Amino acid sequence: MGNELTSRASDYAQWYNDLILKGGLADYSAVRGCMVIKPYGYALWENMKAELDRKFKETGHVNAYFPLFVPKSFLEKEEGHAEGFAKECAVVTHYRLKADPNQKGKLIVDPEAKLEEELIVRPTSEAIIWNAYKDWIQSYRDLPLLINQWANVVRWEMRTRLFLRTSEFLWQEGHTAHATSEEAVVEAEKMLDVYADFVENYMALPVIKGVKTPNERFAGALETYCIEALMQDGKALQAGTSHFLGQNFAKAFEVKYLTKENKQEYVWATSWGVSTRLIGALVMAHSDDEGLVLPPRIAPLQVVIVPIYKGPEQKMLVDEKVKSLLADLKSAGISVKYDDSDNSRPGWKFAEYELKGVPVRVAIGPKDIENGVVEIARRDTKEKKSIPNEGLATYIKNLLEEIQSNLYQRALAFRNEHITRVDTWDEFKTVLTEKGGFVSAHWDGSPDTEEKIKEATKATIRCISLDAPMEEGKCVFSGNPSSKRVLFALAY
RNA sequence: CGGGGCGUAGCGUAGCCCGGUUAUCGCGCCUGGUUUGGGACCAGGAGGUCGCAAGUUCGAAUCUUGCCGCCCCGACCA
Repeated sequence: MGNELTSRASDYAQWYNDLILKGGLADYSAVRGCMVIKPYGYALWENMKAELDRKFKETGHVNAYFPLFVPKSFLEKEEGHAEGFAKECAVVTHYRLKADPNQKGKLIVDPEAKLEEELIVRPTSEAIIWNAYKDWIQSYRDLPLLINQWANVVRWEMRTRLFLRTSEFLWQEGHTAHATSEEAVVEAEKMLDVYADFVENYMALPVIKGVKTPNERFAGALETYCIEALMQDGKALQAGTSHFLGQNFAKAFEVKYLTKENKQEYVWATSWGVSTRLIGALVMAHSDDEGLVLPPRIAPLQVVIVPIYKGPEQKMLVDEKVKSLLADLKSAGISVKYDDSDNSRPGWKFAEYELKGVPVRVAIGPKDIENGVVEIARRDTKEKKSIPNEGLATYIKNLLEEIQSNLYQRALAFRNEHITRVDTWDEFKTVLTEKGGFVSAHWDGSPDTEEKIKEATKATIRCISLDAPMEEGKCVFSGNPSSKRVLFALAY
C-alpha cells in the first residue's frame, strides 16, 4: 500500500481497494458493480446504524418498510425526479423463466410472462412512499409524518467503486410530511445536524454543512442540504444529504390535508439519507499504510488481547491474567477479543489487527506478568507503552476516548489546512491541482459560470457553507460581483 | 460507451515478444517436528479446464480472430 498524496490517482485507488479487501470489510462480487459486505464490514455498518437509528428515534422518527419495486408510472409523476433517475434504473420486465427448448439445462425469459407495467427496482423511495402517504394523510392531525426506512437501493452506475459507488447499496432514507413550509425546512436542517453530529462525533470525521447549488440539487428538491468531508488525497466526498422537497411530491401524488380552518392544503416534504458510502469515507479519511484505522466508538472490535508464551505453563499464567482483564473490560462496556488461537504467532496477529484497524491492542507475556504490567499499543499513533495492572480497564476506557478525539483532531487539522482562500483564477487552478482540498472562492451565482469552471478544472461547488459570512467580492471566474465565498473541490 | 492495463492453483505471479520434455516462484493449505515479545523454521505432501471458443501448426499458456470478465482513467453519480 502506498499512501503518498500522489498525483497519480490510480495509486490512491489501489491503496483504497487494498484497505477494504485486506482489512476484511468487503469483497468484489460475482454481480457487476455489486459487492459482498463481509462480516467485519457489516458489523461496522451495524454499529453505525445503531447510533443513527437511536438519533432518529430521539428526534421523533419511526421506522417502516416500503416495497423494493416501484411501478414505472409512479416514478414518472414527479418530473424532475423522473428525469434525474431515469438513466440509472434497473427495470423488471418479466416475472418468469422457462426451460430453453434449444439448450438443455438452460433457462430463458418466458416471453409469455411480460409484465403489463414495468417495475423499477427503487433507486430511492420517494415515489412509492408518497403513493402510500396519499392514503395516510387527511388532516392536520396526521402531521407531521416522520418516517425512516432502512433499505437497499439500486442505481445502475456507469462505473463503480467499493462502498463509494456500488450498483446496490444499503442506506436509510427518511421521508417526512409537514403542514408548513417552515416546519419542513426546520426538519431538513435538523436532520442535517443529526448527520453532522454522527459523522463528527462517531466517525471522527469533520464535515462542512452547507447547501448545494441548483445544479447539484437532488432531483425533485427545492433545496439540498449536505455535509461535505475531505479525504486524504484532497478530494471531497458528500457524506450525507437532506432535502427540502417543497410541495413537489405532494402535488405529484395529490397528498392534501384539511387545516383547522377546514381548507385543503398540500403538505410539505423532506427526505434525507446516508449510505454505506460513509464506510468509504471512514476508510479514506483515517487509514494509513498499515491498514484501516477505525474510530473506537464504531469499531466492531475495540480491544484485542494477544498472548505471548512459550509452552503450556506460560500460556496458563497468561490465561489467568487475561481472565480478569477480560471481565473488567466487558463490564466497562468495551468490546474485546482474546485471540489465543495457536495457529498464528504474535507478530502475525499484531499485523493482522493493525490491518483491521482495531484501536487498542494489549499484549501480555511472561515479562509483563513478572513486572505487573501489560503492553498497550494504540492504532492511531502506533505508540506502545507498558501499563501497570491496577486500573487497567479505566486506563483503556480513557485511551479509547483519547484515540477517538485524536482521530477527529487530526482529520480536522488536515481539513482546515486544506481550505484555501483564493481570489484569482490562476491561483484557483494552481491550488486545485497542486494542493487539493477545498478552494474557497467567490462565485457570481450563475449556473453557467459553475458549469464552465467544471469544464475547465473538473472542480464542482461542493457547497455554500451555512456559516459563510457575507463578503463583497468578485467571481473568481467571471469577475462579476459576489456576496459570498463558496467551496469548490474535486470530488468523489 | 471511449482510452489504458490485466486474465496462468485459494491469493499474488514468472514464462508469451522469438511455439517444442513433466508450466515457474512466493504466500496460503495438509502431515510431522521444533517454535512463539513484530507477519517463524525444517522435512515431506496435495492442489492447474494457462478466462472461453474457433483457427494456424506435427506440436499452442505462447501466434491469429472473435467473445467474456475484471481493474484503472473519462462521461454519470450518494
